[in-house]
Amino acid sequence: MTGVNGVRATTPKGERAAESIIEATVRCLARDGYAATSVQRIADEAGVQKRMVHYYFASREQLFDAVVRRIGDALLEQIADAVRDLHEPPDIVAVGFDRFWTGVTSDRALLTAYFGLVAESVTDPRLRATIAYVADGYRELIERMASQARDRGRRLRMAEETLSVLIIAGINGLTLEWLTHGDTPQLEKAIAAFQHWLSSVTDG
Amino acid sequence: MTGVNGVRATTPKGERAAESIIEATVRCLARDGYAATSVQRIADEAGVQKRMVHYYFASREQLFDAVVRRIGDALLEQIADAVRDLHEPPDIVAVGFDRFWTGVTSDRALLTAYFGLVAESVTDPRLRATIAYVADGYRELIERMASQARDRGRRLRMAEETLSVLIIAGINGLTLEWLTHGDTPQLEKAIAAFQHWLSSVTDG
Amino acid sequence: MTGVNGVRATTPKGERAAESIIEATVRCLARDGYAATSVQRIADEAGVQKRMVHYYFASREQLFDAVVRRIGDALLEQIADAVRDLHEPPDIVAVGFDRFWTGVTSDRALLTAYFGLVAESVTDPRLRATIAYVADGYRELIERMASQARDRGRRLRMAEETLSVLIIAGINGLTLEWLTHGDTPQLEKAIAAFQHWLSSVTDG
Amino acid sequence: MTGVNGVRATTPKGERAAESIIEATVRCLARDGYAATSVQRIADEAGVQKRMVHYYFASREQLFDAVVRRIGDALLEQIADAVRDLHEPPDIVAVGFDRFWTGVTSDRALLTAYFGLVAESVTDPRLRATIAYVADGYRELIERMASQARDRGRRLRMAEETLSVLIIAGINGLTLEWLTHGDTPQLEKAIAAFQHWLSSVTDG
DNA sequence: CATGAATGAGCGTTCATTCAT
DNA sequence: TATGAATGAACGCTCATTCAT
Repeated sequence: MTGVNGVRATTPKGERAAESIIEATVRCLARDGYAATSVQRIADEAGVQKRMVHYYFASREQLFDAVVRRIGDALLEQIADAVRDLHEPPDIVAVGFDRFWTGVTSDRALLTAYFGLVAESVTDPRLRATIAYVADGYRELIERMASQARDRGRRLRMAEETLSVLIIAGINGLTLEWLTHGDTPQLEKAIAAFQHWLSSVTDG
Repeated sequence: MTGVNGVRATTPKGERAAESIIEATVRCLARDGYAATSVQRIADEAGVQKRMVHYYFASREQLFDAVVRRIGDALLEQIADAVRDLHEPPDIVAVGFDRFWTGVTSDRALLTAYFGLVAESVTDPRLRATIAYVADGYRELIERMASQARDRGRRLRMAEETLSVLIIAGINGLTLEWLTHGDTPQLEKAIAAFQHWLSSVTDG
Repeated sequence: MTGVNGVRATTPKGERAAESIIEATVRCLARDGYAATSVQRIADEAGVQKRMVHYYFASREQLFDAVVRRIGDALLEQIADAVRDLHEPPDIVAVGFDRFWTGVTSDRALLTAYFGLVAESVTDPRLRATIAYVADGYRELIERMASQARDRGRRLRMAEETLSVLIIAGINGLTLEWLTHGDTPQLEKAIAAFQHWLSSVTDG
Repeated sequence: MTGVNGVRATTPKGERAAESIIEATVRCLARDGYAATSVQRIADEAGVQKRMVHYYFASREQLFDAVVRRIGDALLEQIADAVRDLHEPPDIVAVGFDRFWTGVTSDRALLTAYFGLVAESVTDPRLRATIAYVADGYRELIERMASQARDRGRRLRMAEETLSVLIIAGINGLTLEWLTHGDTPQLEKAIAAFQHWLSSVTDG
């Protein structure tokens, strides 16, 4: 197996094939969970031979690696898109968070798959590195936004690092709630309260 | 197979055997994750024949069912212990939460196993019911505590249901952070901020 | 998998099943060679499910381990039988060697299988230990016979260890010739010359 | 596929590539054994694409064919070199054999690979023909040398064919001993005894 | 109360080889 | 001259579970 990270992707045609396998994996993870997402099911979902999965990805592990990066990048882009044209912290918290939440909950499969991989990474050291790479991306993004808020004259009521931990924990917790219970009035109110807390942290 | 819930009711000796299998399962879940926790590994960990696992538990699923209940009860007891002698909301938030967090993070295996099962339940309908039973126990407990606070003259700044969602989301998020990153200064500060927010919600 | 050396053999019935698998393996090795002796073929040859091979032997490697011991013991017994009632070195060399050669070449499969495993052991460290255990049995037997000859007043024209190396090398070489070319007049004469040399080494 | 024996006849550059594949195969055979020497491993070892192996050799079998010839030629050349300037039988036995043994044991990989192929040929009819071709080359060479000795007035104490069988069996047996146990004092003495016997056979 | 025997399906992975450029 | 894409079969092994005692 040549190629970077055990992923073989050379010609456009090959890249498309590898792509469709990654997407099929996301669907399987969302539908069946990590434990039940076998190479055979992925192949069936992608409509290719099981053998082809191993042709493009040296191992199941490396396939999941690619999937994590794919999902992570999608989520990060989601955030970036949500706040792209917003500069005032109140807007970011209010408008940006709404956009982010709407975007992220519009693709349940993506979120379910990602959460399954995060949970698996707790006990699987091979996934941990990749998950960490994505999580660090989040952290940096949030801290950069906090830093920009401070530059704009806002007083933060806690250190950037503490804030980012709280935001990530909050989002993760609310996401888990959403995944397990779906959209409920309580969750909607809880999100509003979370946003309110967020804006109070970055007040003037 | 007789017995309730597919669990064979037996003599004291048999109960001890079933007990040791449940504990072995928790250790396996914590060490290997849900996907890699097979009946064989559980048997090896418990030091019994694989056949015995099926002797005591009609199926893998029912074993996990028993495990979820076991862990859930332990966690609930953890909370109950933490707040047993506390009646004033400020104490509950300050002292009680500290006790709870210390207790819960003293058994990493338990928490890891539980989190793995929660994540799996997102995609596995067979686990969902049992997990829901435990989660509802949490919710009830929290709402009862909130209700008691209100009875004591405290004003809650949100509905009990909203509050319980936020608390559970917060705890889940912070727990995930702890599981993936361990004890860090940022996490410590984040927990303090979470407690601060909690107490502000139940102010006088 | 319990049991010694990864071999599960408990009840008489189970022992018979394990036995038949070992014998089927010998036949496969003799017919197809080491490389082509897959677990599937062994199971087919034994008339059992592939799964049963793994039920009785923890791994392909441990099955071969058992096979090597089995063949080695059979060959050693062959020699012991051949010289049991012979005490004079000339008899041992003349009558005993004939008996041994006749016996050993009466079961081509056994010899072919053993030779295949010996050859494989050159490059496979996992087989080496077991093969060495058998080869050492040979060596000891030969040196004991040489020692007895000396006790009976025979002068050996070389050290026991040197003699055993030469005898084993000779037998291995002649066996390989027999396996590749079968019974030929030249081989017959060569064996006679080898015996002649053997007797000259232990002359009076 | 054009070319003789399934080997693609090409330009100098192509020949060099085919060459490096053959050499890589020898290294694989010596390191991993016949069973574990797959086309993929050969390609990895040679640093080329797996596809290229099939580009130069129509099939795995034909590649091994080429390898056997290559090794056989090298070994034959070894003998020829060893006795090139020697004409008296005592010299051939003493000096020539020493040279041959030194030469042959200087390339363990070559010998290991060859022995693995010989062993495999016992059960693999496809390899048998090629191995026979090489073995016959040995036989002829030895018989020619014996014949020359006779021409020089030596009396041989056995027929050329018998002698060649004994010599080949002896060399094979001693080689196997060397491959499995390495250089030991006993082997050294055994070789000396073999040489002594050899010279006694061709006495004056 | 406990265990050995047995099962069929599935696991991730590798095999030698062919097709199409 | 060389390579990427693709294949179907087989590999050793593990899965949760049932039968029979």
